Amino acid sequence: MIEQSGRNLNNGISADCVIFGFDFEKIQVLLIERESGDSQKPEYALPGDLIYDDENLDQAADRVLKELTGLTDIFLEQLGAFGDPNRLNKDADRKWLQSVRANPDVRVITVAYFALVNLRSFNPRPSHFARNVVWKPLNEIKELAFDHLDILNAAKRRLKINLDLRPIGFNLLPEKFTLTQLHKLYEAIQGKEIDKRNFRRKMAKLEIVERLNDKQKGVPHKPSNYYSFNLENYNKLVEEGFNNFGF
Amino acid sequence: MIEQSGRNLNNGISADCVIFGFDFEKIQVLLIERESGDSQKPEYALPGDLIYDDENLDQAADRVLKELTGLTDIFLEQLGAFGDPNRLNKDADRKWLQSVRANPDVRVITVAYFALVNLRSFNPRPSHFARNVVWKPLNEIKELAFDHLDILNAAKRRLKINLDLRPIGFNLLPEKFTLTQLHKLYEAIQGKEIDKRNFRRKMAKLEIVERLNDKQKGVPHKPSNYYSFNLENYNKLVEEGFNNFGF
DNA sequence: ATAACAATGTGTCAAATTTACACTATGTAA
DNA sequence: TTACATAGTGTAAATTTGACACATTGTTAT
Repeated sequence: MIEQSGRNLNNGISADCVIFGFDFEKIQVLLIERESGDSQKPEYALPGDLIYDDENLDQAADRVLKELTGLTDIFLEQLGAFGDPNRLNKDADRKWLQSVRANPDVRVITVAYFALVNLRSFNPRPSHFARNVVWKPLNEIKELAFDHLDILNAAKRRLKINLDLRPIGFNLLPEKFTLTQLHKLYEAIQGKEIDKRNFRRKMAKLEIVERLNDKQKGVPHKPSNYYSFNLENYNKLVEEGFNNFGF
Repeated sequence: MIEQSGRNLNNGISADCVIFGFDFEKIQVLLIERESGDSQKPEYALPGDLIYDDENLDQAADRVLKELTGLTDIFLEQLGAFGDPNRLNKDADRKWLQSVRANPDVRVITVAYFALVNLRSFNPRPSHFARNVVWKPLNEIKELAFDHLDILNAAKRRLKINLDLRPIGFNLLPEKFTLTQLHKLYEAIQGKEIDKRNFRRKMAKLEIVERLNDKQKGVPHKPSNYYSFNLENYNKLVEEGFNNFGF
């Protein structure tokens, strides 16, 4: 155990965060570029770090995310625990651990969290051991530190499932949004096309979006109406029965 | 760290198992009755124990379940990590920990697993620090050690969701089963009645059960036909689109 | 052998939902 | 005023759901 700001770091448990961001085009993932001893090609990892012994897991995830990327007030959902004994065994990973951890060889279990946010409403800033923070398109991520690729894949699967269970999409839309934006979001997560009229019909029936008296301005085409999210009806829906958001 | 059979126990991480059993009537949960210093009323807990540093989390869960209850070959699915700093703070829990653990005061994170099994095909036998192993009706469980009630509730929620995503029920049915058994299983998990004809119609359409040339014998009424589970079609369904098992 | 019993197994119709599909509307910019 | 670009809208057929009641088949008791 090392002392730091009067708290005990737990050397055996870390929290990692998968933050999906959506820009109305494609889904991106928030990664940190870590300080590698020899600055070859950058090494990317999910934002994550050891937890303190006096914080619970949810708190730890919030804190770690904030410390590394500056992001706060993101609703993180737990994805699960990952912890193969050899998950830290890549060469570059070991070297890096030796540079930042007091006990680099201890076995570490990580508890992964994930969230889906509106890419535009967050401005990540690197700090702590993150040299840089970047949004990377989900489809272009082929390699990550540790077992982070496994974690990312688990998060992808969970994201898709969640979309069916509740209209998670709203986490990530601005206060007011257009139906086209919402539509594109669903398509991006499901990875398939959804008929525009059918999509709108369904959203109308669910009654979780409300038409505002407000339109887009300055677009070189018919302006889109803005909508907002009806939290009350949303909660009612989630209570009653999930299983109703499929296309 | 304490040495035991040449392996390092990880004092900060445990695995707990929620085993749901179904007897075609109601859902029960496998609990261990633990050795409490003074034998007052029995204290129940989920089967769980510390993990070793050289095993992965899934292996640990399998091993712990086996050591405490004798059950093997159960497909355990990870539920998530639980770890409030004060999850071990009940009086009785602390006393008990002091009697069985080398480092009773270390903060422990637990990784919870769950499964749904056919109650009849397993014969749990207590060993290790489990004085006894019992099946307890889910609805009658009001108190458990540590934060195990939280874990149990999370497992209940997950069970319901899983039923919609894939016909998990098959884990827990015998090789050959009757449609009435399957029907009762769905009702038990969903906690509501499902129309018999509608249920059968849906199962028929999904084509994941196959009618066998085999009937019940010796029952004092019309014998039920046996069915078996079509793994191939099942896998196809899970691949394509979930979201199709609702009633 | 016959009747009582107990659970199995089956069909239909109305309502709701899903799917497929193409054109008009509205603002900006040239 | 016209061209452009995206928003926004309806309908008909097919599928799925939900509600509902009675004949069937074996065993057991008389």
